[in-house]
Amino acid sequence: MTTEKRYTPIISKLRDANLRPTRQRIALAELMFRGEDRHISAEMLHKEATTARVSVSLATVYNTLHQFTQAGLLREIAVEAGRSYFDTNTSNHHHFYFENDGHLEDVHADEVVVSSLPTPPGGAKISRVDVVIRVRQD
Amino acid sequence: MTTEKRYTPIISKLRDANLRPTRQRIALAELMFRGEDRHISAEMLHKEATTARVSVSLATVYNTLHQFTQAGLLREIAVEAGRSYFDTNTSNHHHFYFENDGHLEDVHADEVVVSSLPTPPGGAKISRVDVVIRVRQD
DNA sequence: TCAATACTTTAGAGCCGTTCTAAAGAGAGA
DNA sequence: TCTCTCTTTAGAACGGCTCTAAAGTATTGA
Ligand SMILES: [Mn+2]
Ligand SMILES: [Mn+2]
Ligand SMILES: [Zn+2]
Ligand SMILES: [Zn+2]
Repeated sequence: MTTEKRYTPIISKLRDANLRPTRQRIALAELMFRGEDRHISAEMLHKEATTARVSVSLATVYNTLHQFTQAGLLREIAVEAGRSYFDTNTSNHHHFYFENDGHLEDVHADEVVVSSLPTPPGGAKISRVDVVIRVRQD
Repeated sequence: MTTEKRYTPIISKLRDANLRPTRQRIALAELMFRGEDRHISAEMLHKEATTARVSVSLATVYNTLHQFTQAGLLREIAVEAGRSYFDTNTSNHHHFYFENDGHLEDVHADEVVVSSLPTPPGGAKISRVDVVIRVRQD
């Protein structure tokens, strides 16, 4: 019996992003990308890893989140100063922001019609349009 | 000669907001609201005050910015985690965010047509819709 | 006019999310 | 297996912001 290697979709994703498929990256990716799309903070993910008996340092969680973002596997969202959320849904979409408890919910791109945009000054190029619908419960 | 009081527009604004017109609040308001609309951070304003020989503590700058925001004289904007901007333009409008240097520029409300919005879940009420057009120079 | 009162300011400590450092560890090509 | 490069890590450091509690100031109303 020779050494076996499993090429899961996650490992392929990492390879494609030129990121070595380390134990930590694989575990974090599995935690984040299983199930539904999420909006997760670094501290939340670190706690989830700990709970799942995955030993990862907080620095590695931050490194991984940023590397994944750079690779297009995540999207970083800032709605409140002081904490970043990372969105596992990288498709074109928008958000409800619940001011009461600070959580985010997706709004499909076709539910918000931005039918006209200005031309950026100085020849700048639009990299993304974020629509945040701030809502209050009660 | 009796004690004289000048009721400038700024002092009236403060009185209307139930804020005592202290030396610090008046000076900060004068710095912020003279001239064009701006997107200013607490540290920027504190430095401006210092430069203008206005002695104010950083805590007071933060207190004042938050009180003004609460009173509707300012609007707080978060585009990057870690630093808040306060907008002296409280009318309905949107923003270009220059990813290179992190500065904001106004986009008039009528230059962005958001022609359709989803209904918030759970009977939540929309308090504001923020459109941030992220742009890159080159 | 002048206490009495309530509000405001302040220095400095503390907080918290995030980034840095530099040394140890692990993956991958040869 | 060897070597190189990339990765992880603990812990210190950082930066924006908030808190504390004590001193200062505006306002009220007698
Ligand atoms: Mn970041
Ligand atoms: Mn704030
Ligand atoms: Zn989302
Ligand atoms: Zn603005």
